[in-house]
Formats: sequence, C-alpha cells, structure tokens
Amino acid sequence: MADIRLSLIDALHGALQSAAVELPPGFQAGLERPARREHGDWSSNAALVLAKPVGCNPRELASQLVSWLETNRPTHVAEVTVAGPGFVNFHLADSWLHSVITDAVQAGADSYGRHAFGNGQNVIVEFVSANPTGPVHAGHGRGAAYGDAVARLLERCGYTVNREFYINDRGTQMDLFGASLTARHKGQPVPEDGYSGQYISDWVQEMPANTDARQWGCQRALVDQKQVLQAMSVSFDTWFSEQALVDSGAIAHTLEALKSADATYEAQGALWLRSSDYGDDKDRVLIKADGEYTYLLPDIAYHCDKLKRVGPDGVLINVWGADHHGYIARMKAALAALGHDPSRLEVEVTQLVRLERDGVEVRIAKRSGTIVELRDVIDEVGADAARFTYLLQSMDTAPTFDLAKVAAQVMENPVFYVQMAHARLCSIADRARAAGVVQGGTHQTNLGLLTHEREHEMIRQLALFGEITAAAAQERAPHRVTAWLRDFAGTVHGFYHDCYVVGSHIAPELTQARLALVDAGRVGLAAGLATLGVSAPQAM
RNA sequence: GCCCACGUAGCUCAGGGGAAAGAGCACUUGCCUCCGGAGCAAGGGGUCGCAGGUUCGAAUCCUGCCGUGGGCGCCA
Repeated sequence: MADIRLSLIDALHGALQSAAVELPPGFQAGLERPARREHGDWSSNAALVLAKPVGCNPRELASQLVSWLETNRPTHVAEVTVAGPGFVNFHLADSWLHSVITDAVQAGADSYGRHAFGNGQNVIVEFVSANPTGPVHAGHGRGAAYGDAVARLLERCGYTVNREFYINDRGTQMDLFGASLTARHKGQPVPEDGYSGQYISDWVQEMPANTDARQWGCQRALVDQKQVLQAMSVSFDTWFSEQALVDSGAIAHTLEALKSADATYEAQGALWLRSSDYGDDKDRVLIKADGEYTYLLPDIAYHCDKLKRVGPDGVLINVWGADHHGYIARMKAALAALGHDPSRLEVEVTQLVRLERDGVEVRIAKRSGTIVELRDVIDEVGADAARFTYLLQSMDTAPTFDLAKVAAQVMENPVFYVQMAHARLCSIADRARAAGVVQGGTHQTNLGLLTHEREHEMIRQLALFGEITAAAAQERAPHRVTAWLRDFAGTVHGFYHDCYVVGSHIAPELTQARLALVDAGRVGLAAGLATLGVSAPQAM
C-alpha cells in the first residue's frame, strides 16, 4: 500500500530544491491534515517555517512551491493551492479515494492498518500483576484492557510481543493472606491487617484441612484471576512466579552484582541501594534489619531476568497504576547501577479508576470487605462493553465509573454504536446476497460511481486508520483507536442512512460500487475493534 | 514541603504548535411506503482553570499560581 504522504513529502522537497531554498540542517517538510475540508486533503507549513531562515515572504515562497508542484503533480493530486498565511494545500483526486477502498478490501481485517516498523523487536508487556491474594478487582480491569490493547497494537506494527503477569507469591502479603485463610478456616478472627473480604469466607469452604494455606490460597486466587481475565479475552504468555525466581538463586546473584558495582552500603542494620546516585530522591532499603528482603530486591532481579529474556535489542513495557508511580525512579536507578540502559524499561502509568455507586465513592481497598470485582463488572455490562469503556479515554485521565450508571447505560455505550455500524454493513452484504447480487472484484467495479458526499466522507475517514494504528502503538495510546472508531462509525451510519445499496431503484453498477465500499468499511471497523480486543459482531 | 497526572460545552471526554474549537450524552425541532430508527439531520450551549513568557502563529510548549486525583515506608 503506497503511502500518499511519502510522495507528497518527496514532491515538496523537489519543489524546495527547484526554488533553490537552502534547507536548515535536519529540516523535514511538515504535512498535516487541515481541519477544514476546503483546505484540501493535506497541508504543508513548509513555507511558513522556512520564511524566516530563508528571509522571504511566506506567501511568496508558497506560491513558488505551488507553481512547481502544479506542473509536477504527484499521483492522485488534483490541485495544489496557496492558502492563509502561506500554507501549501494538496487536493486529492477521486482516484485516491478508490485506492483506499481497494487497499482495505485487499488487506482484509487481519492485515489492514499493519505496519512493519516494529521490525520484529522483542517487547515484554507486563500488566495486571495483581497480588495472588484475592480476585482481580474493577481497577485491575483498566490495566488489563490497556495492556492487552497495547500488546495488540504493537503486534499490528510488527513487534514480537510477550504478555507477562508477575506473581508476587511470596513475602509479607502472602503470609498475611495465608494466616487469614487459616484463621477463618478455624472460625477465628483474621489477624490484624489481614484479609477479610467475603471471598475469604467463600474460598475457605473449599480449602482442605491439612494443607499449606498460603500455597493453596495462591493457587486458588490464580485460578480465579485467570478465569476472569480470560472472560475478558486477556491471556498471558508468561505467568512469572516471584517464588520461583527466589528459589533459583537469582536474588543472591543480583545482590552480588549490586555489591560488586558498589551500589550498596550497610546502615542501621539494613542493606541499602545507592539509588540517589542514579536519579532517585533517596536511597532505598534492599534487606531489612530483620534479614527479610524488601519488595524491591526481588523486583530488581525480576527486571534483570526480563531484560535477559527480551534480548539486547528488546524493551520492557510495564503498565503500572498511578499508586506505583513513585517506584519508577528506584527501579530505573537499580537497572542503571547494574549497567543496564534504564531507557529499556518503559513504565506506562495509568491513572486510577474511581468507582461510585449511585454517586457515593466505593473504595477499592485490598484488605477491606468492599471489593468491586472485575467479574461483577463483566457480568453486568459484558466483556466488550467493559473493554471498550476502559479504553474510551486516555490513561492520563482518572475516570469515575458509576456502577449503577454503567449497568443502566449499557444501551448508550459507544461500543454498541460502533458494533452496530459493523453489523449494519454485514446486513447490507447479506441482503445483497439474498437478492441474488453477485459481487465482482474491486478491480472490475466502477468506483467512480461513488460520488455522494457521505461516501467520500466515509472513505476519507477510513483512510486515516493506518496513521491511527501507528500513532496509537507509538504513543501506547489505544484510546486513539477508540476515538477513531467512534468517528468512523458515525460516517458509516450516515452512509447507511443516505446511500441505499440494494433495491430496485439502485442501478446494478452503483450497487456493485457501494458493496465495495461496504466491504472496505467492514474491514476498517473489524480491524479497529480487533486492536482493542472487542468483537465485531455480524448481527446484534 | 517534594514528585507525577489532570483542569476544554450542563455532564463524560477527544484534540496536544497552525487557518473559524470537536464528539457523545442531555435539551429543542424535524425525518419511518424503502438495506435494522440501537439510526440520520438541524439548533442552542465555550474567557480551552488563572497570570506571565517563547513564537510569524499557543487550548497545545515554558514558568508561576489555584483546584482535583495519586504517590513520597526497613508495606507490596
């Protein structure tokens, strides 16, 4: 699929050369989409940017560029104009619109919007990593939807992705969890700071009498977590056990490496990491005075292990909640102290979801009784709506979901609007088949019959998809796809409303052309939904 | 006090150096002989938190302030 932008940029550079403009070092002609239709399909600010260094009037320079471009038009360019303070605007011909349809139909939903720039680079995306001390809650759902969508986007852009879940199956929290199960099993009150949720009482009923409560509880929690995540179509390639890492001797190994890098010291009976030498606010304890590891030490060993597994050219992406933000500096400091390039660890921080029920905040407290389980959210609104809703907005915003409203507003959820657009296009194709229409290939179809403004809008919107997937992957921002889907679904509904495809009053050639557009639209919607992990139903 | 994110329409949010500020919901008003009305169209509604600065150009970048959320453990 030829990228129209590349040919336009080439043409711009050609025009600049012919105008004998000396380009500042590193100059790249900028190309953007104008907000207004009359400003064409693509617009360049090159004349505005260069006017000052070159020392000439921006409009004059733009005129020079335009006159060259008008006599040397790249493929699909119908007209080049000067506008405003000195923009160079490209207006594309209908032939370009037709190529958009052909590209989409030929690619199909699996391949459409794919890119190769990932170049097979290894990426480990670690997300959720909820403690195995209970069910995943509604807050984890956002990280689950986000991490999986980022992974899907990276895959679509040519990266080799591994989804990983880190299991904190040892340490203080696990001891407390085990003690809580044991106490509840004997009908005793749970220890102070123990776990007291309803699920503890429920699980204890299944627990055999003479078993290691800690270990049994961990397995019980993992089974529960996997099941719920699976219900949301989130699955992991690797479930990485902290206990297994500790058992392998990796901690001692990491400790030795830190010591020989002179990155540790002893004070007040504890062993400290000189993290402040590597950009952290203060030094951090690795081994407490009582001899126990802090959370940090195994986690450093874990990240070293991940770096080894991802290979020298690979990168790590961690999805952390905002409550772990303060942790980034010390982890990067530790990696730097060990001689790793800290930029190989990328931490995506997601702001925390706030939950309300009828306007009253519900705290998601780990050990208190008021847990809103992810399972309940999925049961209430369905996996598709849950995922789409979690990905509706940027991870930098802290959304408030009112559970009562989420349940009540299912029909208003944008996911249905988007899925409905897909189902409608499918129903048109079904209807055509039922009416005995035999669809020809796009190359034998006269796409020039697509002259309705609705049709053109839909094609232009579809043409953005490739840029959207690339940007969404690079910015780790799946909500860009969500936003595009809503916009595109809007143009599809408009087309559906105004442009009948099958019927006695529609010329057979027009039916053919519109069916091609219908196919292209289905590809775009299905591909977009696929990158979010949301289904594209044929009928609703 | 320090660190991070956010503050855009009544509400939920896109946009994140370019030309006249965008969507959904809500509200008002039209549109079903016709591919699914879970739809389409039109309308009202904005000092883009405040104040400076950088720039040919700022909602967008920088600084300060105000407000909101999160963090600042020998918890994880």
